[in-house]
Amino acid sequence: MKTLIVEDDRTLADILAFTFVREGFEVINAYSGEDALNLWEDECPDLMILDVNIPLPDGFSVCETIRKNWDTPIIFLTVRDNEEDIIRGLDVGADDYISKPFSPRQLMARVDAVMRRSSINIEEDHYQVGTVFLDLEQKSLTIPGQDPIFLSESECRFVHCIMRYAGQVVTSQILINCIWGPGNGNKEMLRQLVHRLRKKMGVQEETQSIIETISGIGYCFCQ
Amino acid sequence: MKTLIVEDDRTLADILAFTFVREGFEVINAYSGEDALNLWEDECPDLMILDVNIPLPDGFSVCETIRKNWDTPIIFLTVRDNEEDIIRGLDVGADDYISKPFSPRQLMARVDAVMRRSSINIEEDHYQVGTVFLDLEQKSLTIPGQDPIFLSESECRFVHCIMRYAGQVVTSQILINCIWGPGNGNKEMLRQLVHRLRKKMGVQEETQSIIETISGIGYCFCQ
DNA sequence: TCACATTGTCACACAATTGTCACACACATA
DNA sequence: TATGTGTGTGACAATTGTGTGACAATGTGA
Repeated sequence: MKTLIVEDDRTLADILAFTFVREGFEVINAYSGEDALNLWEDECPDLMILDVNIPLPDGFSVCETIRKNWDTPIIFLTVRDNEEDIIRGLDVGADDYISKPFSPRQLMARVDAVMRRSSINIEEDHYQVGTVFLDLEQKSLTIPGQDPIFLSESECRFVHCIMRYAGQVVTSQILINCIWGPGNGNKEMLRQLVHRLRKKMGVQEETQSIIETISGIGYCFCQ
Repeated sequence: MKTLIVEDDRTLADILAFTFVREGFEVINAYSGEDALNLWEDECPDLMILDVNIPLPDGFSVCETIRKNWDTPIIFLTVRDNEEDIIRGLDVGADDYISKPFSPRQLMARVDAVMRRSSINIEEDHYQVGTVFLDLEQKSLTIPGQDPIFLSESECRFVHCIMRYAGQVVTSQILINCIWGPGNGNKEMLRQLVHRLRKKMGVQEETQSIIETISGIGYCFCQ
């Protein structure tokens, strides 16, 4: 998956690039509207992250120009709570927006949602990170070179949740809410679920370490 | 959000309280400097509105005393255009001032601005200085080119505190109060926390020197 | 009814985190 | 040189968090 990041603030551009690379995206950086349009033509990215405030053609114009010929997803970056920008951005064809400052998790959640809505993406009932494949309909998890692992309902929710944020930590509280709904689970139940899932996944070192524990915080899906 | 209002004129104090309550703040009233200092210790407010002209220790002394151990935002109330007061107020560590008389809207605008500048702002779930990135939710510290470092609760509070004042020295006392709360930590614990954190951050020179010791005063976050 | 999978709960072992102590070293001062 | 202060470092114990096995309750299908 190829992402074009259009951001003239180099520091923020670095952070963005870092976040996407960590998620397994290929990243191209543009630092002005002109750059963006040229690179768009040359590279044909699958997704664009576009700051409104960039030099030369501003974000809105860039978005408008591209939308004439493409329907690739575009996510806008705006300063917090600037409603005018948000409305205008969506108006010129952006798929979503995110207000600065934002956390990497917030950003990836938006990317996820946009990719899911767009046709680029795999169907809703599949999930793939690296070579690991989760089938939400069959509730099966496939790791190359192994037989598929069939998951129970709650195990499936757990895997789904950590796969969505692959490479990032997901807090225990978020997981509990995702699996059992707010106020219905607890840490003890989560601990047991992870234990049973790891057991099911087998003793292989590589497989075991897919679910990493981050002490005091939560769990993390590692490629 | 808890606000301590220090104002001996009961009428004005009531108006202030009303304004804050209407905005969803919890309000505590103090009518003298002594009151203010006691309530400060007991209630740990998130914000203080402080009239200069209050009995017993005056506003300046109160502010000075509190600033020795806390970095919670303080807004001064002064009579109109008394520049001496304003300068002296900011000098003893106030974050902003507002001249009497003022409109509730003016006041809340100042409060908003001060809260935004300080990290009390609850919505802020991450912090960025240069290329260093702190995720408060994941409790992770990311330096480009390195794996994220996962922090414990107290380590996270420490990093949060020094990152807020990046480039400035933060005194040991302020750090201790930020990390363990009033009367719960000591310099020995702080020293050990820094030691463990540096160890966790690895042997890389660049990474190590992010936390600089300022002998006899405290610590400083360097780019 | 029985076998079986799934789930919630408990008890216990082990690991991570934290508070405390002891000691080494650098530096300033008399 | 001797002394005191501030800091870095390692070791230890107490506390807290996590992994694991066992058991019972529930639901499902044969």
